[in-house]
Parts: sequence; structure tokens; C-alpha cells
Amino acid sequence: MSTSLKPAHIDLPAPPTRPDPNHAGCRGVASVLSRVGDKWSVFVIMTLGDGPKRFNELKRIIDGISQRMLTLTLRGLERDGLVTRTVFPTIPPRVDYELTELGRGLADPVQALGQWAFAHLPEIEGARTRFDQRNDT
Amino acid sequence: MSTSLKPAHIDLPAPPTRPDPNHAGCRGVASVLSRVGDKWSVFVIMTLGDGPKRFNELKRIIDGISQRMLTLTLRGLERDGLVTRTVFPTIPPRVDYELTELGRGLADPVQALGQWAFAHLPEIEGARTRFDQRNDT
DNA sequence: CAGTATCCTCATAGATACTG
DNA sequence: CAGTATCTATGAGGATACTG
Repeated sequence: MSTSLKPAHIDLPAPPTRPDPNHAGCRGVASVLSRVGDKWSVFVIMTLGDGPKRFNELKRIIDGISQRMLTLTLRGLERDGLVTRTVFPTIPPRVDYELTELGRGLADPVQALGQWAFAHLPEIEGARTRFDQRNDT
Repeated sequence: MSTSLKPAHIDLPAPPTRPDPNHAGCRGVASVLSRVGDKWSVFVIMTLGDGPKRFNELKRIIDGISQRMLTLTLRGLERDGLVTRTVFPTIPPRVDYELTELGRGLADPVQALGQWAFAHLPEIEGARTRFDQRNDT
């Protein structure tokens, strides 16, 4: 595997000079947002939101994700204690992924953000269009 | 400038085959989370949370951010309608950045996520340590 | 002061092939 | 079925130098 499970963007840059509580929080936020904001984690968390799923089940539902990326995303989430990985030693093998209590807790604020995003998507897209028109030609 | 203001990870991959409402929401979420989850946007949004700031003021406060990345991040946020950029044609020039109404609205769910992150950071770090011990040898 | 313009590096993510 | 292994490209992000 070429990609480490401890990506650089999770262990963040230079510590703040001021021990500002806002900043301490910010580092934590950013650490979680890096995890949650990467290309696929949200999809996986949301998909697991309505019950445990198997590997290829996730792959089918999320569509567009490569096998490799699904594996890496799941390992990352597992590392952070957000999902559990349960292996059933049958033939063919079966592996279930499920949100932990922690993972379900994370799903809430993420969904809040999601609802905000959904509600304001028209505004944002409008702003993007206007900005691009001002700057394109 | 080598980096586009319309990064590929914001205009997302293949559209879902099923018009699942959950999925439509997910794409929106992911779009915003990509913006919010990139390396610096959260810091900027949070820093602007307590009032407008100037370019170098932001650069000093956020520390670790390069001039280039601050510029790009601010442009991205401006493009999405989350911050305004106000130029005072004085000498030396002065440019103020400020959260828009939209930006302040985003700050709320982001802070919610941030508080969750801060509250559960010990759990997450514990999980990471245990995972790494299981797999490092 | 507030940026652009370049150059460079390395991590992220896709495609493909192979395996227990 | 559920992964690993390998190769490759793309582009995010840093360093530095220059400018209105």
C-alpha cells in the first residue's frame, strides 16, 4: 500500500504561538474536518448511517469510489474509532462495517452541516457563477 | 497561478444512479465539506468569526499558512460567497476580509462540528493509538 | 501592504492486476 | 468476496522572487 494511514494533513502544521482556546479548538476541528472532509468519508459515514454494510455493498451504493479508496477510507475511519470491522470467517469471506457509537455521534453534526449545505446550495452556486463571470474573460 | 479556483474535488465525480434524496444531500454536503475541509478554510472562517481582518493580520494569526495559500483560500471563500473582500485605495493598500451573512451562517454548524471534535478528541486519539499499536508491530 | 508569478515536491487518488 | 500490490497522473501546497 502506497498511502499511509497517518496522512500528513491530519497531523497538522506548526502549533499556534498563542494558546488561544479558539485555536486549540480549531486544531481539533481541522483534524476532524480533514477526516470528514476528504473525498469519500462523508459518503461512507452517511451510507453506514442506516445500518451495517458489507464491503461490496458499500462499493455499489457509493458508486464512483474505487476499491482502493474504499479500503483506505474504511481503514481511516476504523483507525479513528468511527467504524468497526467485523470479519466472518466463512467462504466466501464476509466483512461487515458498522458505525460505532462515536461514529453515530459524528453523523449528527455532519448532517447538520449537510442540511445547511443543502439549504444554501443555490446561494453558493449563484455566488460561484457571479464570481466566475466577473473574473473569466 | 497554478491552482485553479474551481478545484476538481469541488465539482464531484459521477452522479449517483439512484435519485436517492439522501444522496442528493450527500453531494451537497460533500461539496461544502470539500470547501470547509480543505487545509485552511476553517481557520480562516473561524478567525474571521470575531470581526473583519486584513490580509497580513490573517497571515499572522493563522501562522503556518503561506501567502499563496492564504490568497487561494480567501479567493475560494470569496467565490463561494462566504467572505467579502474590500479594498481601500490608500497607500499602502489596505484590504479587509469579512464573513458574509452566508459565511456567518456556515460558521454555526462548523462550530458545532468543532465542539464535537474537541469533546471527542481524546477518544479519537486513543483509538488512533490503539489501532497503530495493533498494526505497527 | 497585498498580492502575482514560477518552480518544485510529494501525497492523493485512479486503474489495473493479482491473491487468500 | 474482500482485499493487496504496483504503477502512474494530477494537483495541492510550499518556497522564493518580484510588483503596483
